[in-house]
Amino acid sequence: MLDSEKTAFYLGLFKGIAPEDLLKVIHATQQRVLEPGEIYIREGENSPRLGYIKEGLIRSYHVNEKGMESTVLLRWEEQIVASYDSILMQRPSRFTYHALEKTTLLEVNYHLVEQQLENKPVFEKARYHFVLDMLAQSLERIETFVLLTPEERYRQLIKDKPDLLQRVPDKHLATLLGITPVSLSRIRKRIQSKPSR
Amino acid sequence: MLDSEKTAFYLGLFKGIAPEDLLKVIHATQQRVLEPGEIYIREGENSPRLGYIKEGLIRSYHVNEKGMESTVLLRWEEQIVASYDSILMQRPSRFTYHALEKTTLLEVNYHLVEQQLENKPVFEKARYHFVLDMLAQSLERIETFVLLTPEERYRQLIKDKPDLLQRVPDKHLATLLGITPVSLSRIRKRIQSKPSR
DNA sequence: CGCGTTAATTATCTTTTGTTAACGCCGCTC
DNA sequence: GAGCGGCGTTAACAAAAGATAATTAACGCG
Repeated sequence: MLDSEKTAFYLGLFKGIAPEDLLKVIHATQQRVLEPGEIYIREGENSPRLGYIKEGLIRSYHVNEKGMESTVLLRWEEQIVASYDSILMQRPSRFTYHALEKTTLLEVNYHLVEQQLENKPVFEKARYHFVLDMLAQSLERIETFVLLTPEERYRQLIKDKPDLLQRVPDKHLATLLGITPVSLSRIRKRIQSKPSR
Repeated sequence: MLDSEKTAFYLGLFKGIAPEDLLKVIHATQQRVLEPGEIYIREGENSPRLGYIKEGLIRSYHVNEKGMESTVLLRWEEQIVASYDSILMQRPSRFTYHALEKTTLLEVNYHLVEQQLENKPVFEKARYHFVLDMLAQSLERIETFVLLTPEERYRQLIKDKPDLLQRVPDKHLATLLGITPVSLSRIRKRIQSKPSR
């Protein structure tokens, strides 16, 4: 990969970063390609990986005691992916992260960046905005569960990010919405006959 | 209110704050008491209020186009309360915040603190940890919607914070869990006959 | 080509939830 | 103390979702 690409990425992330700091994190950054189905972070791992998705799709899921699998999160191009348990809470990941498509990442060890940029205002700001952005997304998702019915949640999903329909198997979208695949199939049928709104 | 109380609060929030900065924010801080039912932040307001709840309970709710009211959030003693729309996203609040009990707050204008502590590492760190904490809570709440049934969510609620049962009307707890009051009543009945787990 | 695998749909039945309305209880006011 | 309103419960019915299983279609592979 070209260093200019990494440079552009970090200049966006850390606006105002000092050149020498930029070099340090650039050299710690690697490009990585995940094949479809390949696991990125395994449940139980304490992974310091912080990835920026250039292309592709990562799914985070959890398997309960009955063996049922639930999709907790989807992340796609231009988004950051990391084990929140590990990065934010310093504990082993409760979820497995794997690629649904061939996925290209810029990957860096979070602890390394943290050390090298410790007490640098630029890093503090970037970190804050990164977490803030995730918080905004999380709060909106909570609202969809509190305020909307499953059908309305599905309608909103296909409105907000329609390409997911082609890229993610329905069964994963179903559990992401908190419903079963069978139920999602029925909702799709209902919507066909009544495409209102 | 005693200044020592404010001092303790901010020393906890901004570990390592400089004395002169501490004084500035202390003087900008006021104690405020809300009577039961009193509105703290109204929907549509762009409120810079940041409150630390010393005692009491605040509920944030939303009224949809059909006039149905949904509880989005509850905050209680030792927690921070603010309009996330306003503070974090710089937009008018989509929710109304009001006191369910007589509530005592330490209140400060967030923009003021922001100005006075701008570019101070201590403030950046505190702000990060504040948002991080909220993110952790949000992610856990999302998981309850994805991974648990309404009954399991209710069981978890009364396990994690049993005093809410006495302090908050059931109808508000119901919408907080994403279900109707009638349904919550049935869940309670089911649990009585089957207190397992 | 047939075989096994997987995903999506469909069917059937059960369980749960939503909706609406009624009822009793309690606290408040006049 | 009579009347009133809000709340939790219950009932009755409709709608939706869960559980399970069968069916179909698409696909890769030997």
